[in-house]
Amino acid sequence: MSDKHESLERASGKSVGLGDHAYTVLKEKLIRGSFRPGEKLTVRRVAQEFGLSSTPARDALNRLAIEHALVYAGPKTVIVPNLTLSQLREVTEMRLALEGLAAEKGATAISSDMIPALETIQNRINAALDRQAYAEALWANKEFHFFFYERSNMPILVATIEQLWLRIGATFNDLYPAFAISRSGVSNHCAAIEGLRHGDPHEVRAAIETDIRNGYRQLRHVLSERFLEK
Amino acid sequence: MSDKHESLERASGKSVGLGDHAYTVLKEKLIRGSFRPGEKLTVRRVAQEFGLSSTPARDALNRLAIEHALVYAGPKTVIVPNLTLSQLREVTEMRLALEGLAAEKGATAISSDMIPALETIQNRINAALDRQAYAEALWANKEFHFFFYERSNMPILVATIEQLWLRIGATFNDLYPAFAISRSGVSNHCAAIEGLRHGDPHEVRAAIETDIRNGYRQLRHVLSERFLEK
DNA sequence: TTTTCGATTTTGACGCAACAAAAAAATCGA
DNA sequence: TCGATTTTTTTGTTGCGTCAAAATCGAAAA
Repeated sequence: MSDKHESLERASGKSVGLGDHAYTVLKEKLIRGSFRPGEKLTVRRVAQEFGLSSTPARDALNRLAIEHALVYAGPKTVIVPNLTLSQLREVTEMRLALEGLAAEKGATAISSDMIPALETIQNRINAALDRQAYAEALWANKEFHFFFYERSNMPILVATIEQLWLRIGATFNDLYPAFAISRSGVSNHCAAIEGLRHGDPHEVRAAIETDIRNGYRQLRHVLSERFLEK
Repeated sequence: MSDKHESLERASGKSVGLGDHAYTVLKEKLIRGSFRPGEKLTVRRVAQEFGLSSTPARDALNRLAIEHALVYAGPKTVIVPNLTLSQLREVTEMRLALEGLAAEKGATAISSDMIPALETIQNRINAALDRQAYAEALWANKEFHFFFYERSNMPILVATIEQLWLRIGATFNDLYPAFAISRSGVSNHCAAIEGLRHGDPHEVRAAIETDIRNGYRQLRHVLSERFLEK
């Protein structure tokens, strides 16, 4: 993945700077849920951790903040975002529109001989769930979704979707383990594969949309409970 | 508009830095088409132009590049983006999904007593077209669209749509004056207002979508001609 | 005339230090 | 013990010099 990222950078013409490494690592940690929502990240800490001076470290944090992978809590403090209910709802509606489109486009470009690869990913999700390795299940789940999206031949769309996942990533990882991932996602994924077999992009789109909606309902449930606690 | 931007910054907690002014001005110039696609922007030029040192100037350019308002042409050169046909198509499909959603949501929040304000904007578009002041017509056209979007109560969605407009802004401004804006957009806008009168968000959405599609066809036409020239 | 190669100039990235502002800690008073 | 206020520390931003790399221009060769 990081190599793909680099090649993307190169394609866009940007040479690899020192801070890019910090950016990549931080971004991956954010998606994987290595940071807790609300955690503060400072320039000097990043600089020391990666052995850089302040300029490239600040660049990395700035970039993440601009992409909303981090947010400003005060004039001088960037933290890992903590989604509100209304933000979660909004992101979900955008995901339905964007990922529905990407799934449908991607489905038209996926031939039947690529289905085994998808099933392999799904098996990894199931295995991870059995081991209660939720972080890994979430990661494989991302791979499953983007297997469709990345074949849509719409790089801008994929990048935009990735930004949405980045926004909700930390909260997602923080919330799900507590509640455990329901198996409802499994049947939606199977329905998507089934749609692929039928050569019906609409069916794939509907399955992915249902998957997003189901995930939303669970997340909303956990999130609203947590709000009540406070 | 710039005040609204500032308040947005403040709401998100970020204190105003020196480079923010350069960022805001550059961004507005980009949307208004003051730069030609392909034009190169350098750190030192921006620094001198705004009376800053290189660091905040570089920050401003970096931010614009991250938001894709500028793109990398080489490892050390950022330029005003020049859309390809496939990028235009992709952005259009995303606009249909996102702005369709925003228009529908916004329409449900617009009461009938706000229709006159919309008609005022439409009149400004017509007047600008009569005077062949295309840049101004384009600007008013943006206001018309975002009149709906901004009332959707979905700030993340609106920001994402704005980024898409920023991507195509320079090319848009560069292409349209040559061809003149067709009046087809006018009828679509009227249809949107009509939908508002009927209290039918779906009708509004359909009208906006048709407007986007019409604009796309014209832009594609001009753009493909220009490709042949080269 | 076109292309290729090399020298010159320009440019962005980075490190570092100084500064101002915000956050955190400690102190004091009730 | 709690809250407000002052002191201390931490932190982001900025300015500027340096350096390596890329872009540009020109000359020479095909």
